[in-house]
Amino acid sequence: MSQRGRLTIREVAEAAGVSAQTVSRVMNNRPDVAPDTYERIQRIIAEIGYSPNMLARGLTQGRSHVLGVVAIGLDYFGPSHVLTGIDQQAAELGYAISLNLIHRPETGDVPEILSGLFARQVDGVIWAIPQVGSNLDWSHHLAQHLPVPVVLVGGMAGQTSLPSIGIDNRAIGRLATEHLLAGGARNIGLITGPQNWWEAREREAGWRETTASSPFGDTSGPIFEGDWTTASGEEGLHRLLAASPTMDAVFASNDQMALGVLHAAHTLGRRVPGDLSVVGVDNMPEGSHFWPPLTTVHQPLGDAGVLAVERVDDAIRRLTSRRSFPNAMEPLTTQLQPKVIVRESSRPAI
Amino acid sequence: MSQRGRLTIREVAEAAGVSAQTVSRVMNNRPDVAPDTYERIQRIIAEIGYSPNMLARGLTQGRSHVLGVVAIGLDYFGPSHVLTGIDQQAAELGYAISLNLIHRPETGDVPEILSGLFARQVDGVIWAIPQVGSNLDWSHHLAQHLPVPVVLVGGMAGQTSLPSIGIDNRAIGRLATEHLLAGGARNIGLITGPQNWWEAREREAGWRETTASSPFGDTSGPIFEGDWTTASGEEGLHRLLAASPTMDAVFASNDQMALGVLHAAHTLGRRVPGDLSVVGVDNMPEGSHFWPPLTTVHQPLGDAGVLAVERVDDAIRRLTSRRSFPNAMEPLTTQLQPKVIVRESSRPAI
DNA sequence: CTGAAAGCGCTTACAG
DNA sequence: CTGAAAGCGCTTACAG
Repeated sequence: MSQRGRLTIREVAEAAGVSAQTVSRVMNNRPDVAPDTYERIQRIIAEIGYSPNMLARGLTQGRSHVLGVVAIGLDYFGPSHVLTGIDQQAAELGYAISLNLIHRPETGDVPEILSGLFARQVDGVIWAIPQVGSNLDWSHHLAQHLPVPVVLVGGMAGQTSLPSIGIDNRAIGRLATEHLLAGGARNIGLITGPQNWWEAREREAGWRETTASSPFGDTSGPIFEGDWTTASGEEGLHRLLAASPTMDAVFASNDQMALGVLHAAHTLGRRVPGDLSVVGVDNMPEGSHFWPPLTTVHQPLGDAGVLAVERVDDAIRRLTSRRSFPNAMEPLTTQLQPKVIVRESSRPAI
Repeated sequence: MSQRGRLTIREVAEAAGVSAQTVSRVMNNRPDVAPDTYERIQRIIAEIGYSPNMLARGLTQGRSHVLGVVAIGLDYFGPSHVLTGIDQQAAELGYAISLNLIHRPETGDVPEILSGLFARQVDGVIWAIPQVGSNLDWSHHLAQHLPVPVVLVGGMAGQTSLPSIGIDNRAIGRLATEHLLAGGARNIGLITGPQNWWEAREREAGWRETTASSPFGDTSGPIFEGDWTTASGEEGLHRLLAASPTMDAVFASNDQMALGVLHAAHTLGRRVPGDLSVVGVDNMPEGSHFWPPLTTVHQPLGDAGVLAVERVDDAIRRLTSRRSFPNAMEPLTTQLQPKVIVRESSRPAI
């Protein structure tokens, strides 16, 4: 027995009366083992409950079967749903996940996190951080200094040469606004997320395009910059109505801010959707029980997580079979499409 | 250079003109290195960007500097907040986190997860799964088959001989109910979580104790068993009022169900808190912007995660210095206390 | 204060 | 189909 009393391949080999690498062959499902030897070893493994030391295996194979996942704090709705998809698909494909949460999207910890991942010999990295401020700069750093495949998921998708899975955020803005126009809105206000967030800017661009080119002329209303919180949505409605008392609809860039809008509308005695239609983004579970139930735009975040794992896995396999170089994946960006979930906070199409 | 072009301790040693284990001493901050040797090696390490292979280090040291974290899906409010605390404190203490999400609290995957963790040589395990149905049985399995320290956090705390960090769930029920009584409620209904969840039963017990022994006689109202979802809270209020039309307060076992209650109250034309006081549990961020803002009971979940990491780390250190055995930690349970957050959905103390 | 030797538990060529 | 040898990149005693 080895240190800490764990079983090693040698104990199995002795018990089976074979050499260690015959056991190794069985553990790795190699074809070149005699059927009865194979069965005998399998039985012994099951009996004594042997499982190979992945640290040792990793050392010889040059791969750890671990995926590094870097995500922003789970307080944001998006990342935690992406993480669920990542976890599921990673388990499916036999990877463990090394989780690294960062606290602010523009953190300074990136080099430390990368070197930690690097030291642990992760086979690949999934980078699930929204693009905020100038943090896109990292990605170059990332591509150059990590000798393993990296896939971006979420906010940074499509903005670098790295392969990525993203959501079409401009379409989010377009779909929400088109829905409001269809319901008769002609003065559509916007509560956007922080301007340094790419996702916020894209959603805003979708709103802008759609209001500008509507058949009813320019239907764009006032703008307020929130910070994703419910409180900022609440403040936002007050400001927006002060700027344009005739505003008849609001597109809020996430559900939490939309909730703040609903709250403020109650306080102000504005009926939703009678006086004011409201649309959010995210489709958080509580949304269908807001008062009134919130119309929102759903993003397929779990799918994005699943796809991200498949993409790194592809790259890792290609790399292992020596047919390619670390970040020589096709720099493919997959854009997933959002869809509107119509509930009662917006007037239905006329 | 080694495979995959990574730098090894040998490259550093050659560049510095010393042996490998002198470099090793520097990497591990051993005191017995000549000051100038130390500095020279440090400089070279920084220059060429060497970082040690943790797989190899783990193999020799018999520890991985990885903590296995087993948690239930992040859709539940509690676990994702616990995870945030865990991540933060693990980073602080130099551990990586190997995340394993399970989908249902009574999953059958436990043996697979444990053997995966075991194979990866985790130094310790944090088990953040609520106690549901008979899944407490695992914990024995867990304690016996894992040769490393385990700490329970959340629902299973205090129910086994394993060390654990928990929240006083009975106090949650008591505090919520006392608050309602203080506001003048005399017929307090309960929307409980699923009966097979220990946390739900404890909160119910707190409610039951408090209503039964109130100075105003038995103030317990009707009970409805929800499933933690907003929809079940909504259905719950209808059922409760059907059973007892004079009910003047509801304690909902989480905020989501409380939201459903608020929603149903609007639909039924019951004023909150005028006709009906409502209290939830969790203090989710949106709660302060419900209509009306929700009174709730806060649980210090982040703290629980931090404490859990400290507890395993203690045990790991003790084990490493060979002064103890794997699960010979004091089987200490730390109970953290909840507190009421008073907002507008409940009548203030008279 | 520093180094040569051995070993952690596996897998990868190389023989046979 | 199976095994003896060497090595992955570190660290742990043991010398000096």
